[in-house]
Amino acid sequence: MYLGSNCFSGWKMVNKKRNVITLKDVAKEVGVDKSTVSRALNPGTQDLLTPEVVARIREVASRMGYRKNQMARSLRTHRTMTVGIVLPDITNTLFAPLVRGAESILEPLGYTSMIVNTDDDSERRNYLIGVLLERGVDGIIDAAPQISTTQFKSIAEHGIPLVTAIRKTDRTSIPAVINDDEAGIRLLIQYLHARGHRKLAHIAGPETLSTGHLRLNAFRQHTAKIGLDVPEKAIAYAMRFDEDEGSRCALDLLVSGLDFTAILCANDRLALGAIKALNQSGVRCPEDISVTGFNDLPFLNLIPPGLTTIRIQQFDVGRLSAELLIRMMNNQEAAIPSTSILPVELVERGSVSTPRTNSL
Amino acid sequence: MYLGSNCFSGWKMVNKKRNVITLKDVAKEVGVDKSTVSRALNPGTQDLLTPEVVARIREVASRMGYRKNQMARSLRTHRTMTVGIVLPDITNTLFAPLVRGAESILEPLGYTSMIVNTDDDSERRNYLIGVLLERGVDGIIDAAPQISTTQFKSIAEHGIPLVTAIRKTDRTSIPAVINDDEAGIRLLIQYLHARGHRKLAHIAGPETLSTGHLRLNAFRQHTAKIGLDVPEKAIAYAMRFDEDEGSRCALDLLVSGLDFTAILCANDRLALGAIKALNQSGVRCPEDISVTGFNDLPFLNLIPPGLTTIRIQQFDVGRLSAELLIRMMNNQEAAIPSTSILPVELVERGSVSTPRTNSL
DNA sequence: CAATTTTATGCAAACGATTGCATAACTAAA
DNA sequence: TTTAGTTATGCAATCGTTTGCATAAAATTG
Repeated sequence: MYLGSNCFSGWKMVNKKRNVITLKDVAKEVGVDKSTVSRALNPGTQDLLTPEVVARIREVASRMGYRKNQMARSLRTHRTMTVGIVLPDITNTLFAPLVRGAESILEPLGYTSMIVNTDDDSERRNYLIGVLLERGVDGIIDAAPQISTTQFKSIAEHGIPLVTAIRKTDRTSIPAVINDDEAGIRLLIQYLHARGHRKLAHIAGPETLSTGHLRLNAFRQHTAKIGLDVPEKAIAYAMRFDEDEGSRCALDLLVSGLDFTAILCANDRLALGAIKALNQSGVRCPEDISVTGFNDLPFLNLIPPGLTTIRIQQFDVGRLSAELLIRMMNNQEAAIPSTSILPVELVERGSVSTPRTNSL
Repeated sequence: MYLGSNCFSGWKMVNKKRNVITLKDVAKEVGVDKSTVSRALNPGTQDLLTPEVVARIREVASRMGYRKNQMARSLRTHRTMTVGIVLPDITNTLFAPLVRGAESILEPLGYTSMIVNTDDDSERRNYLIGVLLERGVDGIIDAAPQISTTQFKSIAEHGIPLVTAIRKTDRTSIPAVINDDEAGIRLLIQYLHARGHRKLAHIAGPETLSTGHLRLNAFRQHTAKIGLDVPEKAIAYAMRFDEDEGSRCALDLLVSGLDFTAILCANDRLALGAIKALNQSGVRCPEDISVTGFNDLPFLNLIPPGLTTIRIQQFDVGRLSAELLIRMMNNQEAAIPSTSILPVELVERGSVSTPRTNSL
């Protein structure tokens, strides 16, 4: 009751204190039609008009403090100049650079982005994509897709361009910009192998995510290629890409009774968790067991023993995703690669040494 | 030329493939007026209608895949259900939790946020605030204000509610939600004093930011209060809150010839940079010089020697800012505190020891 | 049962821009 | 100088909602 009446009075007040300048106001002031003002203020149409009229209109508009109403404009043009960015979680330092990379392209073109966090919950993801669609985003950069999902149907129905970033899906019709997961794993295996490691374990990421899936596949493939035997129980499956799961999996590997000299983790956070678990179990890294990560998170260089990992280019993933999205939004789809793979590089730090000679 | 024509055809295609369901479509299908459909779909007005009509309309609407057009709605209602969040930089791990905190309040109420990054550049800040205004945000959470700025004028002119977060301004009319900078510094000084430190240095943050300013003031005030003498050259002034400036300032302090046993840094990044510079100069932390930070960034616990610092509650700063903003947007301004200060706590780690007894 | 109130719905006018089309003014050509 | 062709501007419709007002139908009252 109270809230209701208060809301109402609030609305009235809001309504009353609207002293917003519109095209009509400027038009009246200058003495022309509002369509003329519109044309004068739009770079694409201003040369339909006499230069001096344009100048006068612009002068008056800026003097009056006119600001175009993007809502009204969008309603008419069916373009909001907005793109949605779907992330698992903005507090995960992995994703922030992607946002900046995307915005480095989008902002100069006049686009604004709406960022949503799914927490890798597919319910939330569906809901949030619905929100983005209602808000009429012109395109979506999705850094939180699962490998297979039905959610894309609703986006496709809306005819809205979509690219996935960092992760890809099983639909080749959806352009993806990803890091070279396969090459990263290969580099790590070669690196470990060159230092004498022959018994590798793997902490795999979630299989529902392309990163987890591709890295596991690459692990299997390249260990096989160089002739390493990897028993099935040398692979621990993390449910999430986080430290706790890394710890849990590392402990599982330790108690499995399996003999291994190195753990190749599907990402840095799993690796950090694994190292913590090893330490707590009295196993030293790298003296007893070597550990590698993937992603090269910020500050990793400061954390002992210094995780040897794969550096990816998140800013560029964002940038390229945005570039592709722009092209798609301009219907230049012919030139869109279905998958773009960005190169990775190995970062050598202290978490890998030559394997111990005797068993634990 | 090519681009132009391509854009045009793109527009036509976009126009052609719009098969978006509107209120009118649903109305026609059900056989009622579109205003009735509008009322049926809006929780606030649906009880004006016969329940069975509402049910039928909702059923048809969802069957047809109707989604409300937020642009059109905003145009009519003058509310976009959007808030702007102004940050220095989303890749700075300090700010992401604030965003999540704000969204924990905003999202359930149907608000979406637009995040912009100023990089602490006031030109960019002005521009980006203009962008937010054009997009018609209903309110702004500003985590990137300088202590004094003229930019707020344009926001005030638009009559748009604004709260600053983490940092405050010199205008008491603008509600601010901040951490207890003063208490944090006091805790650190007491902690250092209790461990025998009598000669403190300070690396101050930018004086244009309230965090830098308040922490420096608190440092001066509380050292004086417990009777410590702090010569002016024991204070180094960082231009930015980053590692490089921390290093530079630490070196300045070292070469100044001043005798001190601890450096109290205005934030963690300055502290990390300072420790790095100390190490590179052959000075050990904490054995030779103790160092403290402020903020308690994630992963700090894993970085040796373990920075003793002040834990702030960024998530809650975001949450509270959003709560206040909501109240302001509903014109319940009476109950808005002009400054809300959230408590902080000291986190004890390894970067502080008792002072060395002999000089360097 | 007539008179009155209430309830449920439709009608039409906004909101603030863009844009196809019409037209007035002007230029150039015959 | 008349005609045809530009060019610069105005007119009015439109985008998809919401909402004040009018009205028909239903419910209530005397």
